[in-house]
Amino acid sequence: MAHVAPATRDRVIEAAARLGWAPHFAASRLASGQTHTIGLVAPYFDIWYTSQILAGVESVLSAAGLDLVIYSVDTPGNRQKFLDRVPSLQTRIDGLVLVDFFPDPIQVAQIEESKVRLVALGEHLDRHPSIAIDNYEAGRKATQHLIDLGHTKIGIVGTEQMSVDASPVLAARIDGFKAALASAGIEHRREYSLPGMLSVNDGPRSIIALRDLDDPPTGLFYLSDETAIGAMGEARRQGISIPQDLSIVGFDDHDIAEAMRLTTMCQPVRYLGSLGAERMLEASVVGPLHETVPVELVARGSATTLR
Amino acid sequence: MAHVAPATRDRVIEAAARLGWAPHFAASRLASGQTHTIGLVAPYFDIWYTSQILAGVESVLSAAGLDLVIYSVDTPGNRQKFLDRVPSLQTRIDGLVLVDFFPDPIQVAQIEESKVRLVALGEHLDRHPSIAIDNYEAGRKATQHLIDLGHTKIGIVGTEQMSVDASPVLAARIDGFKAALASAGIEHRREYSLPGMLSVNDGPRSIIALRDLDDPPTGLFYLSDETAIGAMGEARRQGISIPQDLSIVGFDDHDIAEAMRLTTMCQPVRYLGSLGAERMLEASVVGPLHETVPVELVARGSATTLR
DNA sequence: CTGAAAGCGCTTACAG
DNA sequence: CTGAAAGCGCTTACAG
Repeated sequence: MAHVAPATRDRVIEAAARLGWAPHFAASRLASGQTHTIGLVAPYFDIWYTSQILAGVESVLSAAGLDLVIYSVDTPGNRQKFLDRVPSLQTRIDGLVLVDFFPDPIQVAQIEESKVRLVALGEHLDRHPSIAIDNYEAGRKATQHLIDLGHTKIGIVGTEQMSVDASPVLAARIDGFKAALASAGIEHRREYSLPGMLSVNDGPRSIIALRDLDDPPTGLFYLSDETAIGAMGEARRQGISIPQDLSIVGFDDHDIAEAMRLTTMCQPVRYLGSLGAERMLEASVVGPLHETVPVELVARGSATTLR
Repeated sequence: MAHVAPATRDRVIEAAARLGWAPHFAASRLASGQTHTIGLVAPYFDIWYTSQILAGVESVLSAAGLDLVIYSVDTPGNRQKFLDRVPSLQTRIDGLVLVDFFPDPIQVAQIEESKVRLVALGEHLDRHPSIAIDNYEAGRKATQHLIDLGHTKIGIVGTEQMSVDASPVLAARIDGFKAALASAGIEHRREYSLPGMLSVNDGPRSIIALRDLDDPPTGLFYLSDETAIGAMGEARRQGISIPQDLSIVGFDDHDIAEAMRLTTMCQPVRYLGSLGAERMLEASVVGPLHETVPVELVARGSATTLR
């Protein structure tokens, strides 16, 4: 404590060292009411996006001496179950980082009844610090890139995921996609929403589905790089050349996108994580409550002008 | 508790529900001495290997109602610092999962003084449950695959990582590599240890380094798929065809390996994680203390017969 | 089977 | 500036 005489302090420190004393966490937490740990909820931990967020959050929190406990919550059903646990979580964590976790206003109120600090990553949230990209604009720009290259028959892959996690993030990207088409006077055809979720293993299905179309698209917008990369593998197997036969644009700028020459919408994922952790550490919000981090189209080789 | 009358139990449960009561974690932990949380230490959380381990561990622990707290410890220096914290950790976690964390016997003794349960993943550890692949054998087989294809000029990439994390895992793979060469009567040339660590971004360096060799290798064994994938991108940029000009074999069977047609040594990473978590849950070890999970060479298109 | 007491190891006023 | 007391909210014997 602040007002202890130096001599006394030294004696205490020396004795503690000699006895190998270490503070008992549970005891200090019970007495102080502080847990010194932050929770992080995310749908999956085995995908690239989450691993980058996690690394960003972890580096900032550990530097600040805080612990990180992780919760995996993958379906809307699990989401409600998790929220029901929040009252008991308030005695275990000081704050909660929401990663692609989309509570409705009632659910937010439920969390607010507990005293855990809240920071949302990936989507904006009322009354709490949140950091996200502009998914609408990102989806629009990615699609516009294909339009600028002369494509008019443009498909989209990854929309199936919507039915699983009801993600407003994906909804915004899809809206951006549609807006780009509309403003170019292109009609969005239903059959150009190709099957596929957001994993590598799901990529091939989008390419296989092309065979069933009489008038297949010449350009595809993938809502995730991992799906696009899986698709590139399948395209090669089928003898479909990218970008000669098919232009594709991904989303994320995955570590591997460059090696694959994948044109993609880059979002600064790790930075999202570290910034989120910093907002968590701030006692009160100084800047704007909602921050939008920039995205940028990285043109590599997978999308080219329509011949 | 077991011997409470049903009527009383119901009244208590009803009252708790009515009052919105939830147990206070710190209090119950202080009183019981149990933390109901497991720690996981790993060098990096932003690589594929760790993300798969984490997902495997998390799924088993959360099903068992345990919390997971993660610690990132990347250098040998940090490793000692982390170990020095272990005495204080014993009041915060019941067990510790070591991922690619290689304590020497003295350090193990240090952990054993605390009462945390220990499970090691990736390398075997005396006196504690541990699960690993046979890295020597895996390295040998991967190299033998290239030898069987007729290659005699065989290089290796990823050995630089050794100087950073002094990994016995990599050391064993490298020993297996050398053993395969030796038993085929092939001398290992120093200049065939090409620069590169274990990340995607480090892959290109191995390909660039080939230019400086008068008599370059025709086959390369990459100690990680991520490095191999980065290298494949660089090879394409340089007009080096894989496998026509250069055969490569990776290690891991990364999600993306199939899309890249990468021949690789598959290790069941996620299973390693879930099995490790199960061992952590067991009150005492029933089976053998050390388990070795199988690996398998997956031949895709990136390595072919020498012409 | 029930209820009340003691104790887990800290932190936080508080008296001196 | 120091020391002792009370209290955090549980769990664990223990008496009845």
